[in-house]
Amino acid sequence: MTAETKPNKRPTSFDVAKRAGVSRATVSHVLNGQGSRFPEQTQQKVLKAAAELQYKPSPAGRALVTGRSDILVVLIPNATFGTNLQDLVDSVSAQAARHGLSVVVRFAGRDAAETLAAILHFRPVAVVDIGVLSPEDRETLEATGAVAIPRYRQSREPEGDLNFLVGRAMADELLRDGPRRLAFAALVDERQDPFGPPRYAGMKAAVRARGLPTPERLDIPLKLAGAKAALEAFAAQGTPMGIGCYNDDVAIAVLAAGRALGLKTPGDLSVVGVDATEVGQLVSPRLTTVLMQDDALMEQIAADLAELHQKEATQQVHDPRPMVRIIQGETT
Amino acid sequence: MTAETKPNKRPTSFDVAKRAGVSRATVSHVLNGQGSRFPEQTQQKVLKAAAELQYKPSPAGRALVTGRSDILVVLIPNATFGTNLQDLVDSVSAQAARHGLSVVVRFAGRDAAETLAAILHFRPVAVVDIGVLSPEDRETLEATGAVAIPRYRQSREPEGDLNFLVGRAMADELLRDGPRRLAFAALVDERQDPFGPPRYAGMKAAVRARGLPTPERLDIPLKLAGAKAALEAFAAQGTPMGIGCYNDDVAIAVLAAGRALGLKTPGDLSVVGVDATEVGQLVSPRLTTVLMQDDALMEQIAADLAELHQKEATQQVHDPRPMVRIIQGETT
DNA sequence: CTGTTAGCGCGTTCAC
DNA sequence: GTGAACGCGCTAACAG
Repeated sequence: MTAETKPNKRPTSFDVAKRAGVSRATVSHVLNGQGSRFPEQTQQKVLKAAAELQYKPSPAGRALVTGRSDILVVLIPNATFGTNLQDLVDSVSAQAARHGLSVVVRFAGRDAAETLAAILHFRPVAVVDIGVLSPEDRETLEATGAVAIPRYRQSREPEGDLNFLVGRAMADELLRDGPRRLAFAALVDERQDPFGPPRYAGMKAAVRARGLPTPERLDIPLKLAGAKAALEAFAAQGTPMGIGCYNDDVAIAVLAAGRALGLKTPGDLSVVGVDATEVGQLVSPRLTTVLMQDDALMEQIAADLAELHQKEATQQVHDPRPMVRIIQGETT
Repeated sequence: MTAETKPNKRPTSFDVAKRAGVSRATVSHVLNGQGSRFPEQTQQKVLKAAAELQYKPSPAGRALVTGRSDILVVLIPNATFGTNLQDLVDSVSAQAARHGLSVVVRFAGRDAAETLAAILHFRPVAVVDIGVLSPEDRETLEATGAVAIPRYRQSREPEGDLNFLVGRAMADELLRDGPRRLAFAALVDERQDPFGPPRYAGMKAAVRARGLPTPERLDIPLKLAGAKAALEAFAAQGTPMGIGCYNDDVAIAVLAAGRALGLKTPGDLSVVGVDATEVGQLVSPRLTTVLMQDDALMEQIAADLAELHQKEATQQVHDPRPMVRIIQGETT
């Protein structure tokens, strides 16, 4: 045994220094690439020693001195965790790993303040936020030195908001074959949901632009009885009607309710979902749904992530207009 | 201004000490409840100062000295994140909060070693593991001082494993009205899945117990074309057949494939899903599905969580046999 | 009994 | 290339 003196204890920079025959300061400099034009000789010694010891710097020690952890928080709206967001998490995780960051997934709770507090507690390097945080929250966050990603939020005009476009696309599709009475079917879930309102707004805008009456908002639970009751009230006002749904699951609930009420689809009741989930394409009738191509968002996130370490202020990502696409099914 | 001398900087124990007119040691003692029979007087001063300053001890500083973070990791199999697991996460989060712990959700990656490394990096207090970690992984984990929860894993005989029972229940239900050719429809997903094998094993055991031929394993993708192809091969061997599915989504895919092949359900093709998802009960035909009542698991987790701080070795949770229940739908 | 001093744990960084 | 101090909280040892 040469230096394996301390059993079952993670090696510290001191151990590496000892083994390489240098000081801890040197170890730190070499390992951080930073400010180091040490002789090739020395660098190798340090690197070798670190590798042999499987040295991993202590996150706690580092956090203590930098005032910041190596954590990247991904904040997810609680209500919606489908394939889409899972892909986003995977993608972010891969990128973060390249920067040596740890990804922490956090579901937004009912209490926004509590959620924010929990995040701040991590002292994260950055927070990927898909619409959960309010502008004030973001400010609070950035005041602590954390970066809020994507940098430029659903800014400017509503047309820049992907979810607004989703709502508009739903309305357009539902009105394709002539005017109908429209409604937006929101998700009834105790947890908060940031996506519903802009989608509803998009529908309203599109409908108003055609001079039709404002669509109302329906709360559709994911249970047959409740969904049926909710739809029945709306159906009582006459057919044909069209319902833009919060997502494919809600759309499936609306269809089930429609069947139970004896409504014909798409004759009496046409329906559009959102997300193009696999299940939506497997049920009968196959859903017409809106596919969000949030390439712009993903690119922006990737760019912001990349910018995290190389301080060069990245130019704003080219803005390939957020796009939505209708997947034609059998429900419109 | 009295003591607001340092702007935008979190107060440290030093600040509290100064404000309370005591030493940092006293602050630490009082705030940790531990070993402190200081006069009521002093305690109040410290508490008051801490409250006024909104003092929150630095996780990094604490981690440095304790060698352990205040993080509780919840490890989730990547393939499956439905309402069930979400509830589990919520429940664990609530409990953890009571212990002053931060919950970190982690999706198991393709690479087990990498996943484990990522977890170890947090130096967590404990890891809630629903079946992702191998026994060796758990040992590695506990060697670092972390607690693997639930403490007692799907031990002993297979009958103790909830997922095994799920498989058996599926087989029983599918064979209720007489013998059929059975198969297990696994999830085709690049990510790993710890639940499939025990479910399949449960089916096989139940089928063998009746002297019927061993069910084969089908890989059913969540796309119509692929699912149809996979089912067609199996259907070629004759009807009636019964398929136990990995979950409700797969069951919906099987049903879609069956429709496309002109099979009658439940006549030619009967199907059972797992999870009793809302969507499964909204599609037509309504799914027969297996509801897992993992009360035992949840209780064990809760107990282990509670035990985390109060060192009293908790007695083993009473073992209310894991239970599964069939929800009768229209597919069997 | 009440409270303090001092030093540890780990990595970083300024100044020499 | 190094010594020394820092950041923050914990706790053993010790003094009033």
